Amino acid sequence: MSNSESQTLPSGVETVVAESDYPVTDCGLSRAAELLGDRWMLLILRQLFYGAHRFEEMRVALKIPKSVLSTRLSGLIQAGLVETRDYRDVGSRTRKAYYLTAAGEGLGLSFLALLSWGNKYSPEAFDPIYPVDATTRRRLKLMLVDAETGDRADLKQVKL
Amino acid sequence: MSNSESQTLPSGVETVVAESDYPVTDCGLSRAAELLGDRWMLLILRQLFYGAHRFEEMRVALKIPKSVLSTRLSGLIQAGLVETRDYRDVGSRTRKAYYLTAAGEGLGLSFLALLSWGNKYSPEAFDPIYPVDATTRRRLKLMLVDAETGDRADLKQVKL
DNA sequence: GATTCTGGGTTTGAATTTTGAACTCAGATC
DNA sequence: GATCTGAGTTCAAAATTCAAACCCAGAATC
Repeated sequence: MSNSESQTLPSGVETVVAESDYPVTDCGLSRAAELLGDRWMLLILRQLFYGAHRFEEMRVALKIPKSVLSTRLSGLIQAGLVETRDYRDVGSRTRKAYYLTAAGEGLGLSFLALLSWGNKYSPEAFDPIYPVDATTRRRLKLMLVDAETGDRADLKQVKL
Repeated sequence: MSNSESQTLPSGVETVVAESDYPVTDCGLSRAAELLGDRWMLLILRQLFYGAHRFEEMRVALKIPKSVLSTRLSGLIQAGLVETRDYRDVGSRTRKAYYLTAAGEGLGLSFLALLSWGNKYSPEAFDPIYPVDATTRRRLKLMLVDAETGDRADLKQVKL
């Protein structure tokens, strides 16, 4: 036993530890973990979703050290979630602003899911904020459905 | 200026920095950021979702230092996402296993969202894994809908 | 009943990251 | 030419993470 790895199975083992009971390499989540697994990334992306696009604006809102904001933004650009666009205020030179790319926008659903989770389960909550449709003003929510028929599905029934 | 805090407003300020252009306190996401904003949390939760419940099992799968796994699990318990249950293997004493609470399970949707994002946008992807219904085997996906009518809604139309 | 084995930790010092403050840079304005 | 500002970079001090060593309790083995 010892190393629990590559022993060509002694064939007399009890309590086999079921090495492959769950998928080890699960794509999406690992990637997300890599990217978002950082104290600031989610917060920075939130700012971008909310329409804060300038360095200083984000720095002040988040009280994040400049050096960290700078490296994180570079990381997001590197990762393809963010791109820069030039802007120019009257009486100022051109500067860079940060915008979400399609891949960045793609995280929107995940953000809504997290937000709704927070609404529901944070113990002594901040007042919940519900997403609504910008034109109809009707409350929106996330639902798990059959990819083709659109029939509602149950989270407990999910298999990967 | 100086401290940017509690100055009882000198009342002659220009360039008000639009404190409230976007919601500053946005409940769910901040809470999620606090919890998941860590290199390991997402990964640990993933293990729990996948049915790894024992300390050693997770430690090996994630190659995480024991000390870190230990503190993170305590954190998750503290936060109410995880609870322990005793188990007992034949020939071993009783030990603790870790299980998701309802609040922990509640993150399931967010995880699916992140997974599906990773599937879609990770550049040279790992092979995507799609969630299916355990009994029907049909592909599932996440959809944004009107909370009451269930009509499909558009992510770009979301307002908070 | 002493010894060993194992899962689930805690402790510890070294390596790494994060932080905040100071410094830089470049164009606009005065 | 001096000054201001947004957007960075640099650097030492503080906080975190890491890996390896150590601890602990009950089962099994001798």
